Amino acid sequence: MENKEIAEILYNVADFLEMEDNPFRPKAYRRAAHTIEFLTENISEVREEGNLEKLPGIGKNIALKIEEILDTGSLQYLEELRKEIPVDFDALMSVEGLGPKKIKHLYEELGIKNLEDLENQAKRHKIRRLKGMGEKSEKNILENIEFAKKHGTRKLLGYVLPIAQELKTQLDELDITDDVKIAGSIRRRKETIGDIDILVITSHPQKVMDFFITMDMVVDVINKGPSKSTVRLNEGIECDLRVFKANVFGAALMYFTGSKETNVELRRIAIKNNLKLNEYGLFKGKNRIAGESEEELFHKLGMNYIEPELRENRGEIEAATEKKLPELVGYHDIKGDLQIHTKWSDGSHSLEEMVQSASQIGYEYIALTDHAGSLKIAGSMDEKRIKEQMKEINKINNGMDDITILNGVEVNIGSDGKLDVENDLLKDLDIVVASIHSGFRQNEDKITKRLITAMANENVNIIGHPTSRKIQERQAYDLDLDKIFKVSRETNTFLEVNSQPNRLDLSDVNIKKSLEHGCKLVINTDAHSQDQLKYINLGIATARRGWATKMDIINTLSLKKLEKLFN
DNA sequence: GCCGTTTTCGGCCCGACTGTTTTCAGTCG
Repeated sequence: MENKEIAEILYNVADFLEMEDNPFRPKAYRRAAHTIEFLTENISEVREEGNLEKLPGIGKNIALKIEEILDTGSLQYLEELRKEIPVDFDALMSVEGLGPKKIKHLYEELGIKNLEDLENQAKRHKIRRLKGMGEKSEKNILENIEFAKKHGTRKLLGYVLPIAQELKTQLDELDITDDVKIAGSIRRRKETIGDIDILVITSHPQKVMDFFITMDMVVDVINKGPSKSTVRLNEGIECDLRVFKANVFGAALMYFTGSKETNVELRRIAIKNNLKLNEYGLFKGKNRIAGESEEELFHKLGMNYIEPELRENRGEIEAATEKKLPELVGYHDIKGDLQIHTKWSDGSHSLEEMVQSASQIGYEYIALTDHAGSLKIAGSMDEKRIKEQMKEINKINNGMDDITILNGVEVNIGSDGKLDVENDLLKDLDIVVASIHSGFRQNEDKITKRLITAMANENVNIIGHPTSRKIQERQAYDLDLDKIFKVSRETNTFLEVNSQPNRLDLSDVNIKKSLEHGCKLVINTDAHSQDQLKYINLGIATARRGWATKMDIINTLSLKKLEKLFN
């Protein structure tokens, strides 16, 4: 059983416990779930070593529950909680303004279990009669159900980021704003985003709020106060804006960037040192001892600065305290993109156009890796076309002096691990990316063997999108990642961090795990058009979230060093 | 339910905003 599945069960327990009076029990379960979710070792191994209770937030009781889940695949305690209050908790929680207490109240008084029940009872005006509810609550529920149904899930970072940047631009243009920052999970570059958080420094808070809630992109105002407002945007996403004065900028940014878990941990550390941390600063008694910059706040808390991408309370606070944080790969460190498609297969721009865009970015080299092989996917090139494209690329290379084009292909890995292009041809290419595009349902053993067979082929340099997950669409296939990482090292085959917004594969957690195995990675866009080349920033962000340094990423190397690595 | 370099019991992050209230609980991040 995967760590993630066990964490999921404990999160579910926490959800149900939220409906009860003691607020600390759900917190305890949530903390334990978070620990397991981001553990890089397998939880069953930790258990075999008898170390469950050494993990943060896991004590005797929860350790027993984890053992039960590992042994039986389920948790009796959760089944009992579900029986007691049999509600579709996630669905009801997605309605703005409904929380655990109200959900419980609605179930006990009106038997509401799901969105359908909720809508029915609201329409029949049953809700306004409940204690603590009124006409307005009922009206809000009806409005918010609509939104929850339409835009229930989180959205891809690649989709939300440009929207947030547009908001920032418009707010930046105002005379009354001194600074505007995108904070929250976008600043941390999390792969999916729940809402947009914007922080404004101003000495005219009221005017900024008035402007904000009447912006063209705003379709609905959820709440509005003197320092904080929440709106809905026409793109189906919510946006929070908070205003602060310049002297608390660092504390505000730190608080508003999160993550929530990181904030809680930092505030706990503050308390331990007889200090108090909030969005207005770090306080000793009534005196503010830091607050203008994040750097000084971290410093006063006794630790090094933590990059936003790392702030998930996954060990970065301990590392920062011991001054052992890695120096993350930078957004300008990538010297070339090693998976790019053109019109020769399923791309929408010509070879020349893609080269021109890459050159404008300032890359030292790129690899053109159109689909190749017998497979009909994506207009794959056959042997004859591959040879023709080679000649074209040679011609272009001879006419360019600022950028070198590596001649590559992306080949498909068959269900038996074999590639559908002959080795005789592959060995003449500069670079071969091998990826799985079908047959995802094979069991763990088979898929793992399939990838290992491909990696053992000495012509293969890179495994493209190694787990083939698609965020919110398709789970990663079952894979023995420990084995894959080991073979990756042994065969000098590099695993890709694919930058497509819905892939980001390897994921942050798997990147961290691979680095602990000593793997080296490559960050590619898999671009199918000129504008997709900019997705490289999403890949870099994901690598940073996985604690990757420049040394861990092969396409930060000069061309000379890279070619040496491939031979 | 977890945890401890003041504690094995008594804490557990902190503040803004709303709606339904007459001082606050619930929600949100």
